[in-house]
Amino acid sequence: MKMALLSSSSGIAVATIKYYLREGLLPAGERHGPNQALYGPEHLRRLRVIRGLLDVGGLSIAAAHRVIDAIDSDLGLAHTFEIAQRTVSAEIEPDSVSPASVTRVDELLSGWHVSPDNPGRLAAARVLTTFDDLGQPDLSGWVPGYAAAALAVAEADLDEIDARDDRESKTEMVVIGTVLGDALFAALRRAAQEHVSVQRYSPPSP
Amino acid sequence: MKMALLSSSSGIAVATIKYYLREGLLPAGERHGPNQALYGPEHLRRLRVIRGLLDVGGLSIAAAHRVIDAIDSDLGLAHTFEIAQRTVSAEIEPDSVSPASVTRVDELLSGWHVSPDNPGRLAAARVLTTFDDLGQPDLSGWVPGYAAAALAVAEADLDEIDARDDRESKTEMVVIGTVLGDALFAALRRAAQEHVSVQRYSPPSP
DNA sequence: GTTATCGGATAGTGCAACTGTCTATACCCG
DNA sequence: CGGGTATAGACAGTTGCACTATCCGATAAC
Repeated sequence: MKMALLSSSSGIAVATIKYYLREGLLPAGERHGPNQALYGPEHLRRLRVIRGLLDVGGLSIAAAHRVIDAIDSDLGLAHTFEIAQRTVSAEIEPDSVSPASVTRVDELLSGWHVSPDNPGRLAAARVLTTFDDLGQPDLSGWVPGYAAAALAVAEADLDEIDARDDRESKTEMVVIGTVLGDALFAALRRAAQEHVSVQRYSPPSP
Repeated sequence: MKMALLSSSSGIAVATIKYYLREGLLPAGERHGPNQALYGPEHLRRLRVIRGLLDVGGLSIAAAHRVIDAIDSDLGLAHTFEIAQRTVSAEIEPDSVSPASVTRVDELLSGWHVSPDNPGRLAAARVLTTFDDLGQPDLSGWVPGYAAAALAVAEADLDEIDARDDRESKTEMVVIGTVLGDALFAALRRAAQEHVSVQRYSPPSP
C-alpha cells in the first residue's frame, strides 16, 4: 500500500507518518525508485502500536522508540521486561527520596525478591517521601493494600505472558502489557472508587 | 518568611515561584508595601503539594490548579472525588473507543455501581480497544484480575479516607490519594513483577 | 501529456513550563 | 545614612516536544 492509503487507514496524517519514519519509530517501506515506496500491513500494525503507546500509555516519542526496539530485538524476556519497566518509570533523582522512605518500602516488600535498582522500588519510595513532606499521618493502613493488589496484578501479568505460546507474542505482551497495564489499572481504580463509595455512603435501596 | 527563604527552603527557583503565583497555583503572600510580601509555612506546604502533583503525579499546571482548587473549596467529598478523578483522567474522544470494548468493560463491572460517565469506564474501554486493534488474543484471563485488584485498592482508599477525622484531611486525602495512588500502584507493580518473575523462573535455592 | 502524488529535506508552528531581564521601590548592614 | 542587595510585578525569551507545512524533483495515474 502507498503512503496515502497507510495514512487514511491508520487515521494518521501523512506528515506525521513521515515524522515517525524520520525518527525511526516506523521502519521504511519497500523502495521502488527514488520517490516510491510501498508499505505493508506490518506498517499499519506498527502505527497502531505507536499510537497506543503514545495516546494510551502516555509515552514520549523517545520512550516509545525504546520499547519498540525492545520488542524488535530478541533479548531474553527478563531483559525486555527490564527495558519496558525502566522506560515507563520516570527517572528519579536520588535526593528527592528520603532514606527513611526507602527503608519503609523495603520493609513493605520484605519477602519479595526485588533487586535494589528495581525502578519501582525508588519510585514507590518517592511517593512515600512526598506524603511525608506533606505531613501525612501514618499510612500503614493504606499502603500494604496496594502492595497486595500489586502482587495480584503481577501474577495476572505473568500468567498472561505464560499463556502466550510463541516468543514473539510473549515479548509483545511484556512490553504492551507493562505500558498499558498501568493505564488499565488506573481506569479500573476510578470505577471501583465510585462503586465502593456508593456502596458505603449511599447504598441502593435493598 | 521572604521570597528568598521560601525559595531556598522549598528548593524551587524564585522565578518559578513567581510563575506559580502568576498562574494562581500559589496564593499571594501577605503584602507590606509595593514590593514586599511575606510568606508563611502554608506557602511552603503548598509548594510541596504542587511539586508532588507535578513531579510524582505527572499533572500539568492546569490540572494541578484544578485539584488544588478542589482541595481549597469545600464541596462535598463525592464532588471533590469526581473533580480529582476527572483531572487525572485524560480526555478521551468517544470515537477512539469501540462500542464492543465498552460492553466488555460493563460486563466486567457488572455488579458494580458505576455511572455511565465515570471517567474510568471509558478509559478502561480505550485500553481494551487498543488491545483489540493490535489483534491481541482473548484477555479474559488477564483483565478480571485487574478489576479485582482495583476493587481491593479502592477499598483501601476509602478506608484511609474514613480514617481521617476532620473534613479537611479527608478532602486532601481524596485528592492527593487519587493522584499519587496511581503512581504508588504503578511503582509497586514493577517491584511485584520482578518478584513474581524471579519466583517463577529462577527461584532462589530452596 | 497533464495532473496528482510520492519520498525526502528543511523550516515553521503551537504549546507547556519555565527562565531571564527590567524597573521602581524597599530592606539591611556597616 | 548610603550603597549593595532583595523584592514585586510585568513581560519577553528559552527550551523541548510533537507535530505540521512547504518545497523540490521524480514518478504514477488517467
